[in-house]
Amino acid sequence: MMNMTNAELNDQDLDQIRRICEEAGIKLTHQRLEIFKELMTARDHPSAEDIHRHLQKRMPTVAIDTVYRTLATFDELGIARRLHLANNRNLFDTNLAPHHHFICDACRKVEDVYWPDFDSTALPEEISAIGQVRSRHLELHGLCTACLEQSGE
Amino acid sequence: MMNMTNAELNDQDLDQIRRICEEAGIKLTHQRLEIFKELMTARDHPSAEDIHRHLQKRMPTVAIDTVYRTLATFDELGIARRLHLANNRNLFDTNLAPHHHFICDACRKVEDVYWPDFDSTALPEEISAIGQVRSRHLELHGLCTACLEQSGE
DNA sequence: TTCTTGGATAAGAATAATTCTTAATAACAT
DNA sequence: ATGTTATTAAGAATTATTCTTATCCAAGAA
Repeated sequence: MMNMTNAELNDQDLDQIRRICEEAGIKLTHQRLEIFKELMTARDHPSAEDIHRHLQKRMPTVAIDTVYRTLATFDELGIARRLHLANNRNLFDTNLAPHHHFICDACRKVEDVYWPDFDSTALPEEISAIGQVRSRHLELHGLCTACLEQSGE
Repeated sequence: MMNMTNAELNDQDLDQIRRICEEAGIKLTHQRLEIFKELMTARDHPSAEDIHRHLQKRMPTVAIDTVYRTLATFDELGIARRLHLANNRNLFDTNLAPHHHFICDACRKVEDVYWPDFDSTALPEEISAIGQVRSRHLELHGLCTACLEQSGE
């Protein structure tokens, strides 16, 4: 669920997206700005369709393809992260702080998990033979509190 | 890539699949047995299509739908694990020992990673407020040695 | 052995998510 | 203001997966 207030950016965020587009040599179009706003105000992990649906209220002609294309661009630029958590569906994350995810196997809800001690733990040496690790992402699977209560009734 | 030798099962594995099907109350059909063989002899993380393609050499009429259906069944029975690593494509894993994955961001190759020390580390307490964790899966992203060499040339 | 029954399968249609093609549009530099 | 070029909208196309349905087949009953 996206939040339902009208997406608004503070000047700092506006400067950020301006600078990022300039540095990347791409144009700051109306569509890119609005999709950026949606991402910054989303409190969960929206799919491209979530963003498109919400955005249509303000921009009725925006194409779903533009949303997909822009999210892919943002992922490349490091503004958003594409997650492969759900079955056959990409979710997007704007929380760029190091964090991990809890996924409820029943309702598929995704919650952010912070574990800085783990983030700073050295990886086992054997991995250097496989390749060079640039990032780590932990997925915790189980049942969320809401689904636990339901199954306990 | 699936291995190219003819898939053969040892008696132990055959007993295992027999017992699992019986316990689950489902029939051990020819298709299920052959798909199980493919999984047991695959050394990587095959997609449904990989398995179907390879299996067609021995069973020309097998339907891709049967492969999907059977893999879903095996996932439910705990014989295989469905992985959401790739974009828009499910991969399957028969390595049922606790392990994690290294994914090369360049060539998308997936390698198994073992890290028992991490597996036995207690999770942060805060997670109990989110839900009950049943399994953990770590994804390490980066560049594999082959892609590192290529990019270094 | 033949019959019956129900689960499993093949074939192909249907669906869902995503990406591609193309012509029109709009951002930005000049 | 104008031209250049990236970007967009629209809808078609593609890809992966699942569904529908008629058929098949294995195992137990007669």
